[in-house]
Amino acid sequence: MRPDDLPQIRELNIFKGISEESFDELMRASFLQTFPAQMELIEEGEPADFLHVVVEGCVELFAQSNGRESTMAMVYPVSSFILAAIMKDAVYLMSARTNKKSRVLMIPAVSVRHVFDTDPAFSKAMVIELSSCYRGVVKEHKNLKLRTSVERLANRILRYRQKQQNDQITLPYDKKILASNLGMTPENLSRAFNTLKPYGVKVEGNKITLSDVEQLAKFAKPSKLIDDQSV
Amino acid sequence: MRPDDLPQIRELNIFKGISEESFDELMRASFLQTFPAQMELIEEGEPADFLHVVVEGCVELFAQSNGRESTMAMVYPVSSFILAAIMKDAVYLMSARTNKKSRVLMIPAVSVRHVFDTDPAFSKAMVIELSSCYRGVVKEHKNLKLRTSVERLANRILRYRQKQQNDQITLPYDKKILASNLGMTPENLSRAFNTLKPYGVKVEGNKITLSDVEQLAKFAKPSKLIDDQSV
DNA sequence: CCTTACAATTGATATTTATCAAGACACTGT
DNA sequence: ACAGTGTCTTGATAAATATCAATTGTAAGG
Repeated sequence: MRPDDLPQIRELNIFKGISEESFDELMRASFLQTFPAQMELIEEGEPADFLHVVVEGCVELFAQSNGRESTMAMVYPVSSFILAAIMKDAVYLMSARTNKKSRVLMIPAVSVRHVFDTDPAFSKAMVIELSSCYRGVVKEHKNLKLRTSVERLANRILRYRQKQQNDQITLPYDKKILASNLGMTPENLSRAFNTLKPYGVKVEGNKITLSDVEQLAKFAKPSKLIDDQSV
Repeated sequence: MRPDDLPQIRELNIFKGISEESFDELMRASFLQTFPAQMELIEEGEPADFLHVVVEGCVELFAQSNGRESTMAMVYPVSSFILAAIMKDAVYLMSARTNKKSRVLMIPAVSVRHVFDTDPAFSKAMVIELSSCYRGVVKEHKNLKLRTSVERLANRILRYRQKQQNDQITLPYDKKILASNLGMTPENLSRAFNTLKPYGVKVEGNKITLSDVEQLAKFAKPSKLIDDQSV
């Protein structure tokens, strides 16, 4: 850990309000490391040794079984991942790889658990973080069980529009990953985009242009309890 | 709350190790209530007022969107549900109804949050419970994204076999709910059972008889990281 | 006891989604 | 610049899953 990284780290939400001693203990054995794209950080089934926090870049969480692979989530700064495995001292349920060059803070599991037990501010922050993650997965699960693939895509486009505050949208990662994340094949994602053409969705590479948001929303029928990240 | 219920409640895992004051505070405004089957306890979108704990019976968590409905999980004693909403002071993401006559402990959200802030043993218990729930949903999500419907059914049957320690299995609830929980229609569940007939799966009403567990397991390819509830 | 309602199954069909194959395109590293 | 690699798209086809309709069986309520 380079000393000049510390002030930036200290500002992270998960460390807000915790004592200097706690922060020191957490940082003592931690690493803040920069990884190139496509670097596997975690493999599912391994014991959870470190709590990972994406500080910069983007990390893909994925799972494998029976020769199949699926993107479970994309993690952006500043969020931790696989906190539950740390708290339960269990194995990772998902694998993680960088999607682009990323800076990742790695805090030893034992430190996390110890400070959790001794610093109420930290345990509070951890529980909020964990709750957010939990609700995120529940929403994803509802998304998958209650919608068709085209509906999922339409709602995802609306989410990007919301986030980027623009009717001209840039897809944040490859369509292949987007497809997997949305629970479909790349071929089907292509066709889903075509299906949305009548609703004013124009695709050019990784740029999406929306010309009739109202119609698109009417089709997508977004729900706060699935799509709203702040709820 | 009837006084003679208290000792039983006190033994629950989520109260293990917490102080008498904390326990008293939690119980003071709590209810332990018996509900008939098919009673709606929670509606998604409502503010999270109470932490619910299933003490006896069985509760179905389900979600609705766009005219569709899907069973998200079945909750058995002794587990809480929708803890994350309580901790975040947010709205429920799922609805809940009793599946059979059930006893449910209802603890006011404000008490939960207050005791969480003041009693480390309780915050520890809450975080373990929350982590378990989180990992449960992740496994469900993997199940849905990485397997076909017949594979999901096969693995579910193996799980019941494990739990009931018997090759003669009793389905714990209606096939309609099972189908929805597994992410398929009732019609398809019927057909999926037929597909499994060559693997020694015989169905008679809500009784399943397995005559070739080895072949079934070979087909199902169960994975610890999806099917093992203790991992 | 009858009636009603609904779960469950089955068949026929439609829709959705995946797979396979091929070609266009873009990016990377030498 | 160019070969090589992998993404993306499109078409043809196959597989998985849903829908619709009809029937049986079963359990609850009057």
